[in-house]
Amino acid sequence: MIESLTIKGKTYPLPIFCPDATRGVVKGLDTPDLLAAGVEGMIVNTWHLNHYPGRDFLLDCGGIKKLMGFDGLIISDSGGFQVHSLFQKIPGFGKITDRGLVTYTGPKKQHKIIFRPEDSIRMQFALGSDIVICLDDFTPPSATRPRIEQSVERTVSWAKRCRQEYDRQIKYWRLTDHERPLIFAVIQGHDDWECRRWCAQELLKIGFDGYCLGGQKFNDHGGVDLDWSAKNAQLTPDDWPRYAMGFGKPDEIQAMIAQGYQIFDCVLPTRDARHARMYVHDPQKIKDYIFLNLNKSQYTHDRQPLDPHCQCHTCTTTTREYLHHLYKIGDDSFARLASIHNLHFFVDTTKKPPVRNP
RNA sequence: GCUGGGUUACUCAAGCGGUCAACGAGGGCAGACUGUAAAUCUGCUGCUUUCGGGCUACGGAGGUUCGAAUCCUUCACCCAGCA
Repeated sequence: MIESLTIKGKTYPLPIFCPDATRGVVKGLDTPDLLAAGVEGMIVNTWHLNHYPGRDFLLDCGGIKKLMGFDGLIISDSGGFQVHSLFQKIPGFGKITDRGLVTYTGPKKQHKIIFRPEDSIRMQFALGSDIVICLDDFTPPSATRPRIEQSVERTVSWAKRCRQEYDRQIKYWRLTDHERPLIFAVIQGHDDWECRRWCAQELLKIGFDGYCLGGQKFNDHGGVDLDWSAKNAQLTPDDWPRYAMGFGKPDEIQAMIAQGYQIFDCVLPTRDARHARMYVHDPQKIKDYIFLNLNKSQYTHDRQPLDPHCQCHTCTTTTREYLHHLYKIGDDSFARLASIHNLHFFVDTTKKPPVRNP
């Protein structure tokens, strides 16, 4: 089991939960807030930051860590997921071709922008991230076999190009092995194990510093399909770190740690916090956690801390009554206080020793 | 005192003879959220029901009409202008 990751002379204990700072900020939180919540790493999004403020800006300010005033772990997501989440939502916004991600901008959609695998890697060097991710072609859960094949073939071919560009960048910036960021590739193929296995084998042939669980598969109850994630973990050797991209709920993270994943990111703690859905310890101690919906009027006069078993800033300085009030009046501070707690809960959960399945 | 304008569900606010238990917004309630165009989105929101309906409701009271939140009379209150 890999217990830590040393990048650019700094060692990060594993497993690690990294909140999503998609556009260079974990919504509503500043760096001291994040540190207080126990956050040691974050993931930023290359595609969004390339769109704005752009590569020149990031080069000028000396990278995302300087910009954010954060010197922990920074992972940069390649932009592959944006194809799935953005392009599918808005017809005409863009398309995926073998060359890269094509988007159209301007009042009459007259400007064509191609975001190629090479562009993604170059931008990730400009960001100065610690872990660079290859641009991938997300396999949608609804994909049929031809689309799955196209997705894994493109993911492998783009990974090759990313690896080449990465090597070029290492030379260009004259980075030693102690100065270089790591590069991870993403395994796609949804639940088609022939495609998924092929994808993993091809990526292993190219050679990366780590491998990511790409795609999403949920069971009938809306939870992560843990058989699927377990099977995926077996596609790569234990020598290399595994990053479960976009997962999961606290219990799912613990289960996936036991399966051999060490790196996690998920929007749930922060998004749920903004929607008043809080993760708290179960007072009955039956479950690892329960949801507490602070938007409910039952908390109007509840003077307890949000989670009496939590030592975070929010739980030690506020009451449910006050948090409920802040939510009801729509004050910005609610997002901050709620996010601090949920992040603390996720970070804490990730650090707990993994629960082994009997 | 006169002349206009108003009074609609928890609140604001449409409607101006039937398709109105009544548009829309807010609030309230419930649900969703998993590499963030999500501080967002989706329902429900008079009472009752054997889910066919029944009952009570658009300031109060009368009236016209087959039928009224909508038209008429009158009373109450609010607003504006003139005395």
